[in-house]
Parts: sequence; C-alpha cells; structure tokens
Amino acid sequence: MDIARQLGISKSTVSRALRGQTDIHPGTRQAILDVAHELDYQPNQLAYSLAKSKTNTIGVLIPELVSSFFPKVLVSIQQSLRQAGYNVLICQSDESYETEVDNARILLANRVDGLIVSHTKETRNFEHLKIFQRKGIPVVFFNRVCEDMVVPNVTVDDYRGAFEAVEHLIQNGYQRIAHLSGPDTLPNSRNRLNGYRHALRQYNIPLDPDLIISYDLTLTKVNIYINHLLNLPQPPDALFAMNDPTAIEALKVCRSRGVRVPHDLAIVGFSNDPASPLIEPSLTTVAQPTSDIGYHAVRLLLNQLTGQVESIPESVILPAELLIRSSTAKRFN
Amino acid sequence: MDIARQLGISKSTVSRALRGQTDIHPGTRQAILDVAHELDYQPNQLAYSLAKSKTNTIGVLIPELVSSFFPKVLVSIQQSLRQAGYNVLICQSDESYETEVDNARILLANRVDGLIVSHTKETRNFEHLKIFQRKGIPVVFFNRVCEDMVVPNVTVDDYRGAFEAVEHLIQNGYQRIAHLSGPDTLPNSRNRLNGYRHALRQYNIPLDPDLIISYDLTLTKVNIYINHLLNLPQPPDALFAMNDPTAIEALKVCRSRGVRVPHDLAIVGFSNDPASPLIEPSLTTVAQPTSDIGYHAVRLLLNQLTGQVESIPESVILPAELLIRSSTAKRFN
DNA sequence: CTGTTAGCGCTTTCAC
DNA sequence: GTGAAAGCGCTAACAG
Repeated sequence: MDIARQLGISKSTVSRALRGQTDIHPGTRQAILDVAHELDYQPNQLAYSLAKSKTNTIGVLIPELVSSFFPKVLVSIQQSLRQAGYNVLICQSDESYETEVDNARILLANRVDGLIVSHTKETRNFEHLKIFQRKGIPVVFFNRVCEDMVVPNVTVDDYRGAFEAVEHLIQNGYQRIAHLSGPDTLPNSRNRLNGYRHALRQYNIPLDPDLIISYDLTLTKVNIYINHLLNLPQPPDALFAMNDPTAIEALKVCRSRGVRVPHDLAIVGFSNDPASPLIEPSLTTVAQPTSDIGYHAVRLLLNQLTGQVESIPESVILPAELLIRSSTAKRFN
Repeated sequence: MDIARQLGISKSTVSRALRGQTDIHPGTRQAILDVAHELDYQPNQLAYSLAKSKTNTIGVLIPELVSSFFPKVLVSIQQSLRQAGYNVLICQSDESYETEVDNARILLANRVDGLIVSHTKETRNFEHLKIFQRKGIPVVFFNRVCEDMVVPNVTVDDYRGAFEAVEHLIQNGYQRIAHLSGPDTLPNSRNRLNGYRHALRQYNIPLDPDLIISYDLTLTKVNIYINHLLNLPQPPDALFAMNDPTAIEALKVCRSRGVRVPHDLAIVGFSNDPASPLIEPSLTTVAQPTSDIGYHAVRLLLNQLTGQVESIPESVILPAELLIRSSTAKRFN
C-alpha cells in the first residue's frame, strides 16, 4: 500500500494501525492515520474479503421491489444487519424464476456470508438455493418458504389471518363468501385457503367450489374473475381476496359495475397496502408484522453465522392482525 | 484452484478455458468444464475484481425504499445495468445524512465502478460524494441533484409540472391557491415553488405569502399546516402539495374536518403515488417518468464508463405529466 | 513494537 | 497449446 511506502515502514504495521490493534507505537500510529486521512484512504473491502474468506455481506433475494410488503421487510432486515456489522446485497427478481437463478449465481460469485430469501411465485426448482446450503452458506427463508429445504424460516400465520378475516365476514352477516386464491404452489395461498375453508366449516356454511377461484396474481385476471363471480346466478355477497392489490382491483370492478361495497359485496384483503385505508370504502385487511419478519429473519441467520446451529432449524410464525375497516360493515337485510 | 489440481494441469489453463478463450485444446477445455460443473464451481468475483481492479458493480444510493418513486426508478436502473453486464449494490439511507455518508463509504470500500445517487433531504455537504469524483469513479445524480458538483444528472421538469398543475387549478376557477412546499435546500422544492409562482403571476393572481408554507416533508407537519391554512380568516380554495403523500394527508385532514374536496378545497399532488387514483376523490397529480429516469441515469453513467466523456457533462430533463382526476374538478360558484 | 513471508483466487505477461 | 511467475490489497502467523 502506498501509505506504507510514503512512510517507509512495512505494510503490516500500517495494517495493524488501521485496524486499531494494540501494541503499536502511538507515534507511528498517529503518523499512519494522518497519511491515511490525507490520502482519502479507504480499505479495499475486496482484498479484505479475499484474505479473510469472509465478506461481511448478506445477500437478500426478493421477488419484487415495487410493492409495499417487501420494501418494508427489507428496511427492517437492513437495519438489523447493519447493526450486526453486515452489508446487504439486494437482488430483485421481478417474479421471474430465471432472474432469480441469475441473482443467486451473482450472490454466490460475490461470496455472501449468508442469504435471506423470499422466492418468486414461479419457483418450483430450488437447486440454485440448495447450492448455498451445500457450500455451507446459511440460508433463511421468509414469507415464501421452500418446503423441501431444511432451513430456518419466518412466516406469518396466514391460516389464522385468513380464518379471522372470514370469521369476521360471517359474524357481520355474510354467507356466500367467495375466495380469490393465489397459485397453490405457494404455501401462502394454501394456508389462506385453508383458513377460509375452516372458518366456513366451523360456522356450518357449505363450501361452494364455484366461489373459490385460484389465479396467478395478475390484475387482469382479477378483473375477469370478479366479473365472472358477479355474473353468477347466485353471486357472492362477500369476497376474501388473496392480497390487497387484488381486493382493490375487485373494488374498482364493483365501482364500474355499480355494485355497492359493502352493501352488495363485502371485501377483505390481505397485507395492509398503504392504499387500503385511503380508498373508498376503506378496505378491511389482514396486516403482516413486516418489521418483526425482518428482525427474526436476521436473527435466525445470525444464529447460524455464529455457529449456534440447532439440529432442528428454528422457525418462527408471526401473528397476523385483522384490521377492520369499512369494506366489511355489518350487513342489514 | 482445486479444479486445476484435480486435473493435474496449471491454473492458467483452467482460467483460460473458463473464460472461453481461443487457443485451447478442445479436449482439455471439455475436461475442465466438466469438472467445473461437477464441483458447482463459481468463479470468485472478489478475486476477479481484485485482479482486474474492476468490480462490474454499480452503487445506487437512494434516500428511501418505502415509497413508490424510488423503487420504480430502481427497477429500471437495475434492468438497464443488468443488460450492460453490471450488478447493482443498493444502499438506502432512510433520509438520514449520516447513513448516507456511511453508505458512501461502504460503496467506496467495495470499489464500485460507478455511482448513481439521489441524496437525502438533509444532505448539504457533499464531501462523501466528491471523493468518488476525485478517485475517478463516475457519478450520476437523479431527481435530487447536487448543484456544486459537475456531474451528469437526470431530473424531471419540476418547474413545468408545477406550473401546469397550478395553471389547471386556475383554469378550473380556483383563486386562492396554497402551496405546501418542501425544504428549500432541495432544488425540487424550489423548482416546484417557482412553477407555482409563475403560474400565479401569469394569470395575474396576487401572491399571498401566507399561503406558501415550507416544511420538512414529514406527515405530522402536514397535519398542523393544513389545519392552520383552513383556520385562516380567508382560507385557500385550493392546495398544490409538494408530493402525493402530503396531498393525501391533506385530504384526510379535510375529511376529518368536514371540508369537502374539491368543493371547499381542491387538491393536487405530485408523483402519482399508486394510492392517488384510488382514494376518494381521486387525486390530481403530476407524474414523473420513472422508467425513463432510470434508463437515462444508466446511460449517462455508461457513457462515462466507456470513456465518452464530454467536457460539459450531459444532463437530461424529462417532462412531467399532469394527470387530471377528481380532486380538482371545476369550481361552481 | 515492527518486519518478513506466505497466501486468499484470479488475471496477465512472458516463456516454452 | 500450456506453464511459471508476478501482482491485485489485505490478513495472519512467525520471527525478531
């Protein structure tokens, strides 16, 4: 390094001074720090990482950035990780499996010390993530978890959240409750669907298969299916949607058809999108504790990093919270 | 490297094969590729970067992730950069100057090849960014630009956008138009304020200083100031807000006070937040071309990277678009 | 307290 | 076609 040369001393001394190690002459240390400052010296993280075989960087793999859920979790992850002295390498795959595989490769090439991931809705093959495990790099899943990888994961109690949402509809007098469900490859979708089913069963409401529609989470499909539901000979009087964007789109369809919400159709969403309290009527929804999710994901990763590995990976399931607003007001017949 | 050892050949040969260089025996190449595949071999990007003094990574510094504007631009940046063979290191500073300085240091330590930045609203000292320039690392600003650094930047025509928004209010019959302006350290704020002023002047509407309030972009302040404005002896009949969150907050205050929008107070925002078309009444706003912003930011950076440096850094100003919705409907007296 | 040496994994001359 | 050697900037023993 140039600063060693400039002072005519060895680079190990400089290295020691810069790292604030003990056993170094105060005079030389000061001289070194001065020159370093003068030169705008920035230690080369790459060389450091290469030498230490440790990058102090955690990769985060998420399906999308333009949404409310993931950025919120991300901010929390970043904050916790920063506190623990780690940097974050964020990769966003735009819900594309191919991009996710690419991103995984990039993170691997950059030798991240650990990985926090929520995979795309297309992901069925997890080979690109298993490589990390094989190489001994700790992995944590959140929200969307992979069931055939034995790693810690943090999820939200989708089942319970859905159950409470539907129970709330029933208690407010709704009987024909439709459900727009996500792709059944996602455990999220399945759990919410189960919550829906069990609530109906518990209240002795017959399950009408016509009222359950599984789709790919794109808004154009929502439009089609909501219209389909409303055109049914016996249309539903309530809708439990997979997520808020879906619920909001449904609301728009209702608006354009003159269907009154909640009078003709009550609607409840999932994820507490920032728009949900603002629209008219304000949307009843199930909120996920985004910042807790981030916190626990980091905690579980750090546990592995510090060698506190348990034989059975710890998983945490966080409670969801039903937020009751106007779109599900009590029914008067 | 282990793959060289396993085949009993030199590592330079392996390196050549892996990089697909010419002049290599097809047999050995195949053997090498086979072993590489078998070993899940991933080239070490760190070692590569260290050797080449080039990381193929671009740092992106943004003030926040939980919003609509920045993620949108980010996705566009990421896409363009990916196409050009670059990775992205995203740092979010949460509108905190200190975090921004930290992040800049991290990016520097990671030897990014270039930097795309939109600074925090607190940033007044740009020393942490000038270091990049001094080290010969190309920098591009977007949206929030630094006026005392000579670098390319891409912005939106805030002045024109504001002008059109206010003109639209005037043409719809509003006369006492208030403006909630951002901190005047941000060129954005100043340009929007100027657009506002010029529109009033052009239509011979006297400027009432009481109707212009500059604040720090926090929502609690919005609440206070909107109430203040509405309590004025001569309250405004319209509001031009610095951004959509502000406008939406204003709308909430109106709702809670029984002030009808747009009847008693017309409102126009800025940035076309996803919630803005959904709220009641839907919000008139000025939209920024987020994906063009990202595209041009990357283009300007790539220009520098490929040595196409002009003596005068190119800057691009993108047009904003006024989206007319219900919150500014024509006034009937 | 400080210098020397080797090595992290890869690229890049320069030889053979 | 392939190998040997040096170097990117830093850390980590091991000597003094």
